[in-house]
Amino acid sequence: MVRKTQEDALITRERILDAAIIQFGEHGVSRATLAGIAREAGVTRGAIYWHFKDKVDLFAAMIERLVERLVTPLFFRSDDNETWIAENPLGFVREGVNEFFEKLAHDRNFLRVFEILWHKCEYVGDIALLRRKYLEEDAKHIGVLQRAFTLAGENGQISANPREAAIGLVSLINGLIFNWTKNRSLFSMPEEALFIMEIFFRGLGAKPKTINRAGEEGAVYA
Amino acid sequence: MVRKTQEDALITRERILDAAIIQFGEHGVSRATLAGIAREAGVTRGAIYWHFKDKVDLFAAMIERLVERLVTPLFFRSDDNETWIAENPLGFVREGVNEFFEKLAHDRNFLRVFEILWHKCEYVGDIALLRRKYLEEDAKHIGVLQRAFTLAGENGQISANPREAAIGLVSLINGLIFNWTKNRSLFSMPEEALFIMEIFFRGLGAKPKTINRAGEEGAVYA
DNA sequence: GCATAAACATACAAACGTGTATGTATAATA
DNA sequence: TATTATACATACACGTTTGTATGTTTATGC
Repeated sequence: MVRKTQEDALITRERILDAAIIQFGEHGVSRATLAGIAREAGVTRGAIYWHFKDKVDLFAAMIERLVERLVTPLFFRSDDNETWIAENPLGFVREGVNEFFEKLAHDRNFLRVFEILWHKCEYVGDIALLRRKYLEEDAKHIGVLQRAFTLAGENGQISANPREAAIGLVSLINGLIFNWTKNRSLFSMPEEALFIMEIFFRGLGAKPKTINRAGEEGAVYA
Repeated sequence: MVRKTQEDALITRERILDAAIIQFGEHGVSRATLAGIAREAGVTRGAIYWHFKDKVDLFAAMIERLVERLVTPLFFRSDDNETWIAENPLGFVREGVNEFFEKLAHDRNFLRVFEILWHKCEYVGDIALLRRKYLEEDAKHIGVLQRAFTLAGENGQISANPREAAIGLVSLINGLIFNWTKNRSLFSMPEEALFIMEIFFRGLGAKPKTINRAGEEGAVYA
């Protein structure tokens, strides 16, 4: 069986990507072999070399799929993104964190990729170069948060340095993801993670969300 | 030159460990070769196989050196550790964070190891097993923090759930370390990192530290 | 309907790293 | 001072992975 329709070829490509996620997760990116990925996908190495230049290219494609499916939609959620940020910047941020944790907890494929990126990948050589490109996008994301926090400060929603607020927010999120992917029994995602985030929001001078531990009305603190 | 004194042998061992840190940092743990480490240390692979079972054993020794030189002294700082925790638990925690960031920023060898652990290592197979053992110690450290926060709550120093406070604290620290080792121009260590930590402490309901951005008296917020 | 190129499968050579076996000179020990 | 085990250096064989070259079949454009 050869020369499938270009529709089938795309399916093959997706299956290779899914297989790569599994193999990367099992053996780590560097020790995962193209032969193993091919076996996992039910094809031969020839198919992989047809769709991708090499393992790094395959890895890059995996990340691209994650970014365009998860990260980008998080920062640019709708057409009225800007008005949302302008009117309720703190709500925009809170809701974004919420969505993110929600997807992370419920989408197994996202979770697998995050586990790879955090615990099963060595950022050296070509892969380090790859990450350097994403550093610029990271800066953009922090810029969006910083702008939101600036507006939130002018709004009276918070009282804190916007830059440090933004860096602190992404750091706390990163740390929570790291610890949770490292040991999922440490705390629950998204429930406890969100309560911990609220500690930080309180530190920004924000009013507490009006939910308590039972999901009823009331303050989250105390 | 062979059969050195056992004092020299220990020196050789240390040089191999230092060389391993450099090679792990340059090529990543999995792609770093024992031949390269040997070259870096000015010995041959024979020396490495004499002092260590294999690469994983070498890696484990590197971590052990870090733990006993940095991590453990941080949680058990002095003989009156317990009275310190009992009398001023929040101060104990704050000071610990301070020391940690200080060492991370100024000790190049510590920094190198952290960069390896965070960005140049795949936690799979034997190395994953190795980390599982440290999960228990992680739990102990979180336990220490949780106990301190419990006392701080009874003290009136903070008002927050001790468990979530502890997990949040280590998560924020981890996230800051991650982001800073990933891109050191993002913020300054320890200065800005400590300001960001203060956001979290304020979220716990703590009174602000009486330093401002210029190091003078005054609140840190606003 | 035919030529062409897409979409893979198969085969091959070459490099690389690891583990172990063996060699060796000297510090420690008695 | 003779012996032994230490602290390495050297040599060898082995498996493993990668990149590429070539083969093969069929969808697709003309």
